[in-house]
Amino acid sequence: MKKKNVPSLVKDERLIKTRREQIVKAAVQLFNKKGYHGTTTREVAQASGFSIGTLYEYIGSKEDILYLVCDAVYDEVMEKWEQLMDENLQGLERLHQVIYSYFKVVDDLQNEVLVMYQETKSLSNEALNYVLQKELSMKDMFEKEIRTCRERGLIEIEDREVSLACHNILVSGHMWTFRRWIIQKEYTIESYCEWQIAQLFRGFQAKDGKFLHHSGVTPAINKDGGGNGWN
Amino acid sequence: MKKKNVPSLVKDERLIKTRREQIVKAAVQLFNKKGYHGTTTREVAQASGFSIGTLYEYIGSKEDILYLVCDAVYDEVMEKWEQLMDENLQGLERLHQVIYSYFKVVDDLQNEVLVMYQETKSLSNEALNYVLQKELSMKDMFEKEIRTCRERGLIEIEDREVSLACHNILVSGHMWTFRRWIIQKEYTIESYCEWQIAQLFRGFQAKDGKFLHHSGVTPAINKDGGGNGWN
Amino acid sequence: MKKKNVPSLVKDERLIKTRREQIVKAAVQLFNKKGYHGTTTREVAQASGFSIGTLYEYIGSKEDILYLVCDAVYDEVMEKWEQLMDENLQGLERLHQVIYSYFKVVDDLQNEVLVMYQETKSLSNEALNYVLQKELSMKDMFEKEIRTCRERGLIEIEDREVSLACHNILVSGHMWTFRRWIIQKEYTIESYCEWQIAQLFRGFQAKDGKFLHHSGVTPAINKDGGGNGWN
Amino acid sequence: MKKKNVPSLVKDERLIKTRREQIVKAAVQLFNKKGYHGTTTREVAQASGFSIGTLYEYIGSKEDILYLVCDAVYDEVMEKWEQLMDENLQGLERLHQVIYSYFKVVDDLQNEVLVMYQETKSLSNEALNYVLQKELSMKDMFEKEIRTCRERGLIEIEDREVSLACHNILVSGHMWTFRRWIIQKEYTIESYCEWQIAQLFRGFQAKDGKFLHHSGVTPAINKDGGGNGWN
DNA sequence: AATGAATGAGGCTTCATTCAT
DNA sequence: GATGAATGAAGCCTCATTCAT
Repeated sequence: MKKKNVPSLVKDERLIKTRREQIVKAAVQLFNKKGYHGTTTREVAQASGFSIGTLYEYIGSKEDILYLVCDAVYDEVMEKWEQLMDENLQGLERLHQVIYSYFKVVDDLQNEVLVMYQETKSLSNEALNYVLQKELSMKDMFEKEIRTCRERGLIEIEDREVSLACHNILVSGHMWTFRRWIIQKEYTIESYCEWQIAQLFRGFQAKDGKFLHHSGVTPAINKDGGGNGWN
Repeated sequence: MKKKNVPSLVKDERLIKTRREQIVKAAVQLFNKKGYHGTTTREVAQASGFSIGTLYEYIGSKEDILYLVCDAVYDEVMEKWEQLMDENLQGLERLHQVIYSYFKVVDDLQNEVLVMYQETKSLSNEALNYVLQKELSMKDMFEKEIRTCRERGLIEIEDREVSLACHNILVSGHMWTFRRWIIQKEYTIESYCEWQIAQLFRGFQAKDGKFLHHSGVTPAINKDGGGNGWN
Repeated sequence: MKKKNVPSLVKDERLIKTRREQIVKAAVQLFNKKGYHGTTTREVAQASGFSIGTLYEYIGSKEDILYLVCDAVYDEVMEKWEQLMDENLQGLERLHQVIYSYFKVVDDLQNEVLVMYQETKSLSNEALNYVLQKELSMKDMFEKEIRTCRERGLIEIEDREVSLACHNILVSGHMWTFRRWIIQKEYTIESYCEWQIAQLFRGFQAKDGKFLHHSGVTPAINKDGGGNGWN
Repeated sequence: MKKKNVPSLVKDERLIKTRREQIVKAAVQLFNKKGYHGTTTREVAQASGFSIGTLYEYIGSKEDILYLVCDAVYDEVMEKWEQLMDENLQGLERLHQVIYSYFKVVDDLQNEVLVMYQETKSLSNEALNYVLQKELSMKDMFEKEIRTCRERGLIEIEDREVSLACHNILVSGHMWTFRRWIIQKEYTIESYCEWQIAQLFRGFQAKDGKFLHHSGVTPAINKDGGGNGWN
């Protein structure tokens, strides 16, 4: 599934990059507030800081804006995610960190993720497939981690359960955005991470108790001591 | 949060009900295929079997159609759900059934649920709040069940975890529709129910092993394996 | 080559006919003055006496307007032409009348013919082919007449010359419109008919002198006696 | 009617000439394929081998391009025509050659002539008048030839017929391009010249039979049939 | 002289909604 | 109550032209 080609009348690749970043940034704001369909190309142009004519020098159609957003969001998620990863961790600690970091990135890029999440369906087939492919590649990352833990006996789930577990992790991240109208009233991002990861880990039958429950009992994801230090 | 008033120029309440059912049925099909924004009122009228003029005798605006759909879907979900419930069950068996039935209803009303799920955000404030309220009332149903089990010591989760657990159940149901592009390739509805409920129950630290794994398989964690017969 | 289908959202065929006549009439005026490309759909709608929305209830695209014009012009030409024909004439008198009537109709429908003539090339392939087909069918009408005269020995041109002769007749008619900027300063429609037909007939080597020169000498296209009676 | 001034920001007249030749050449190709209105200035610039900015260094507006094309085409037609003329010929032979050469030039510059012919109407008043003036000057050339023959008794048409005869010659040339969709299927340029000139000459009542029919054929009307060798 | 990014007026078309029949 | 023709605001996109580099 190759990246879709978004046509541009401008030759300077550097400029294309800059302008498209402006476009994506503006579009995320607007799509968040008014949705993709509720946002006009003129608004995107204006919010991007240039004219409608200029906007169309960098895209071929309105849908391209949505595609650029989705594409950029995935890349940004991946990039920030990698920054948060500590490659020295292993085992369940690593699994924990993978998930925790993912949640944190989602929280950081809430608006972006939400847009991508809610508007993806408005993409045409070609672009949609590409975006779904990216989604799957994220799932694969989790799957690799899960399988590693599973092979080492650190978690205990059936083989056929693995894929589902990965979906659950991903969706748990998305939930933080698409149910934010209620869930962010009930939890902070930190408490959400703790409880959600606890439920996930118990669901995986993780063999190390420190991730299975709330810090208040045996502090796992906890500010003070406890011997774990992710936050 | 009161039901939003959808204006109609027609007096006969019976007729209004019939026509609106037609509208909702047609709209679900269309919204599924083309999305709310991609569907025109003309199309809805035609698919409903009457003219555009008549359509507007039973609604006040296009948004009302979406509202009617969302409203109807919740009601239909509740109705079908109740039909599946066996009031004689208790404890974890009841909890299991509540979730399982919910998943089955979602599967049955896939298109409806998906539309409601994806297009809800296009509702205006008043209607949106009403719909979100309904969503919360569903969560409350789960919460009641969860708390009952918890009080009886059948599951062991922190008080502050309860709400999250309910969200997870709800979202697990929605997942079956909004990730169906991938998840329904990997699982049948029955296998999905089994594995998903197993992960949830383990996440709740349910005290009865028989729900924690796939019934047909040699229990990895489960000791007894007593026959349960939901599937 | 079938008539191209022009989509309409309106069901009443009678109304479609009326409205399209309005559209064609308005479009001819506008296209004459400003050309097809220089005319906006809004202008056509306004000149037709209804809104832009209504215009699009009767056509699918701007090009359809041009197509409707071309189609209607041919029909109108044929209709008026037939009205002018006296079926009792024979031989060269008939040939003369066919051409003369054709010129008169072209003069009568000058604007229409000119538009069709100048803007045809803007039609897309399907419509263009249809229109060219109609043009050919007009040529065929002349060809039939020419061949009849030729077989009877009334004119004397080579077989391979016949087709060219027909093109010349047709183009002589068109000329009256597309060179009107100069030719209508030099000739009245009547004098044009006389001289042009005279040159054509001599070109055909017609065997009857009375059509070969100007009426001022031996009145040819003349109301009264003189022995010829076409008008 | 003076040549319209086409503004240029460039001083070097030599360069202006070169660049404009490039522009005209590119524009003819494009206008032929897509029409004047269907061609963008960007396309003209690109096909000319330079940037849009540079294009506007040599013209003032898009219309100037069309004007340059029309102007150049006339000049090119005249130039090539003169090259084909044999100043030693006289009488009907000269008239024949004038027409024949004209037809051949039109055939040679088909695309150019067609563009000029079809798009002229898109010129604004000033430029249009200039172009029409050029058209008239071509007509005058024919008129001079016709009158010479007429005075010498070589052809026999009324005084008032002369102008029409010239129009017919001119239009016969244009026909070869604007009806090429059908006429070039039926005739080669050579056969077209022969038959068309034969019909014209008979129309003029030319006194020399050798031009009145196809040379290769047994004269139907012609008595002597002496070999003429233009083709 | 050459470049090409920026501009924005304006074109075509759609579609939710109204209202006379 | 039902119909469907009429409306026009508003959206997407193009492209001739300018101007800073």
